[in-house]
Amino acid sequence: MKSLSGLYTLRVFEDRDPYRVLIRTILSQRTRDENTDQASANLFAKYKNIEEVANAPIEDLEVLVRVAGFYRVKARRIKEVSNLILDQYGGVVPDNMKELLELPGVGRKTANCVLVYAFQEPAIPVDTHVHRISNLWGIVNTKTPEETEEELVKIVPKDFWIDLNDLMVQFGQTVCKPTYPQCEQCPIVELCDYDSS
DNA sequence: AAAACGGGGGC
DNA sequence: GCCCCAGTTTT
Repeated sequence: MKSLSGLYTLRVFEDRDPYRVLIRTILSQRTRDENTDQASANLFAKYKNIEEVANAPIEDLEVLVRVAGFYRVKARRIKEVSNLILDQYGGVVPDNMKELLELPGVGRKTANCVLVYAFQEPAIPVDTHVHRISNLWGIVNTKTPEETEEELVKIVPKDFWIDLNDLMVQFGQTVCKPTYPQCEQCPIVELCDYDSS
């Protein structure tokens, strides 16, 4: 763990095993940290590796990841993605965008998270927080997360890519929230036109 | 472009 | 009790 500007502590994954990072990231889709952590802990307490998950009954997976929400979809995709990685890649998670995007349940955001957290490769995972705040601050003027990623990659120095998502998401969850924003806690409230928008 | 998936927490 | 939320896939 390291801190930036003393404002937020980077939530660097302790477990950078690519398979676990991938599964954890799928579980985190549209889901808060606490529930993601719980579901991930449940899953890997019972199943130790990709082979065990691939062979697990879907009903058992559903129970274990239920707390993460969207649990039927996630359980099915976790089983599918595990089988596919075993069949096509010998159980090794791909380390490139093209092959990651071909995996079930993996879109641009999840693929970028795997590149950043499992392979320490510079990338910018753009979720709703990054998209919203980047536009709110006028860093970009975009309609879709994909456009936001394209623009941020052009504008933001590469040294910041890996940490950008983590810091913006924490800021977005605690201060610059999509509803009930805590503007009195915001360090740049005077530079922001949130109230007038 | 819009719908569907979902439990947990804030209000 | 109602409403919102660290996306991706399908229609």
